[in-house]
Amino acid sequence: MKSEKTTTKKYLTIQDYIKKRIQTGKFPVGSYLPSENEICNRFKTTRTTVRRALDELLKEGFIEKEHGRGSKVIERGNSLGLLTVKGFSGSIDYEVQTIVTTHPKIIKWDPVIAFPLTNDEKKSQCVYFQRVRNINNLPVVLENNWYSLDALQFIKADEFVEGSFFKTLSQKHLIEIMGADQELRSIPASKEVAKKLQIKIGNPILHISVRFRTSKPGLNLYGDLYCNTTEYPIRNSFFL
Amino acid sequence: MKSEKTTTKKYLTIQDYIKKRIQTGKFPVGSYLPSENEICNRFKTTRTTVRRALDELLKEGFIEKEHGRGSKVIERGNSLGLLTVKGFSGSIDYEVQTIVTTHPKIIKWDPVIAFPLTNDEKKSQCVYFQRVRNINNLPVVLENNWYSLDALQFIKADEFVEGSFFKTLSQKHLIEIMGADQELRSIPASKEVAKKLQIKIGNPILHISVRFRTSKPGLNLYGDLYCNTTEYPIRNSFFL
DNA sequence: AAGTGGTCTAGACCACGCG
DNA sequence: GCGTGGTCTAGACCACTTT
Repeated sequence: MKSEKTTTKKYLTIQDYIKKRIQTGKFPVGSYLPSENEICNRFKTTRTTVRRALDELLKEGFIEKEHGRGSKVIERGNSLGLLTVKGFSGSIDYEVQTIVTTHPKIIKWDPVIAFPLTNDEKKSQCVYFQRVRNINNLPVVLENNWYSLDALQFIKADEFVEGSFFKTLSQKHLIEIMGADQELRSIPASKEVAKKLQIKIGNPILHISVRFRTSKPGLNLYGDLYCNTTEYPIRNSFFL
Repeated sequence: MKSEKTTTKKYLTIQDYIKKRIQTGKFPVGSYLPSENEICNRFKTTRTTVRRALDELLKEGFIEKEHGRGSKVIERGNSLGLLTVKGFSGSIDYEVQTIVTTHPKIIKWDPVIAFPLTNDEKKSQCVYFQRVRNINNLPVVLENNWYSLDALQFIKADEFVEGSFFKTLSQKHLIEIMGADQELRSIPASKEVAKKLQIKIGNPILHISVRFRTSKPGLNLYGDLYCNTTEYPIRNSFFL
């Protein structure tokens, strides 16, 4: 026999299937997945394989397991460095208000980006938007964002799911953050930053340059953050 | 029958056994572990269980797997946030020289520590030491360190394995870092910090407060870092 | 008692690296 | 060709939660 053979791994098929159902809300947050045995039947396989798929989803933060009860779909908010996949609000304990100060628009790539662009990115147009994060009505973070228009369609700010760019990517475009590279510097506030954060020029500011790697080939998200940490330090935990 | 029963999980037994052999150098860095089948025989178990144990060691960064060849013991240098388990040098690309400016000594707990101490820690004496990290003979990081004497014996600076405190913990005391909590602030350099980092008072400095959680119950390592990021920014990558 | 996830057994076949 | 790790099957028994 010929057969379409082994190239597709069964646990990946199951994993991707469930992940997609979660991302599209067919397995809503808070609900329980079908039991491992049910999944076995549906995919005509064994628990070892199903559990392998679920283990991946567990690691990626899509579900949590409750012994004797089931596997529950959870809000995906892994803390993964300084920022979380949920975006900035996840890394701070307070209520955060987000103001889009420059709506998404197409510009030339900004040379301020701290990471080398790929050739495809250089050739593409660039989508840029700027936001300010307020805590207790005080501006705390000024944030610039860039991505390649060729790799991801233009998304307007009012299309953001719950105001979050990352949630939009995950739920509307099935794109996940795979990781990031960051550079941190302590710098004096420039005139523009000082104005937008309502502080004095020269005050110490935490400057973070980020490149998020995504599950979509060719798509990186670039960020440039200016954080006033005098009142609200950046917190971060990690495990293992 | 009674039997000492299930409380000890087999994969944990295997995992701990191998981990200890690695930490004590009986499975040296660069060498290959016995094959999965050999381990099966030694522990009278099946590959599923052995693979589970190895998967853990893989995740924890003790080994890497080479398909068709074996499982290789590697230098444990996971990037885990801003600092690595190898210590500060791992997070910077340059040659780092470490100078112990205050040798380990017993003091009162310093109220500057940004995290609440446990009751056991408060009751215990505190071991403190200070180091400066130089890059190209320029001081870049000033680092204060504290830990509870009750939780870990006094260790002199000249007993540090390859000058590294973390390597000492892992190799001599079989203690691993399980995770950390950090707080980051951008602050103006104080007089003391400015002097030790050879910069002007008031220059922006990245201040990092860290609490490392360890595999030894009750033992936390507290750190207080002042980084001059003008020349050398802090870099950091993460995955998944 | 029934159903769920957690651990484990005893195999099988495949893909990779090397001699 | 042989040994290695990678995937998978078809069960078993246990611990936990719920009815």
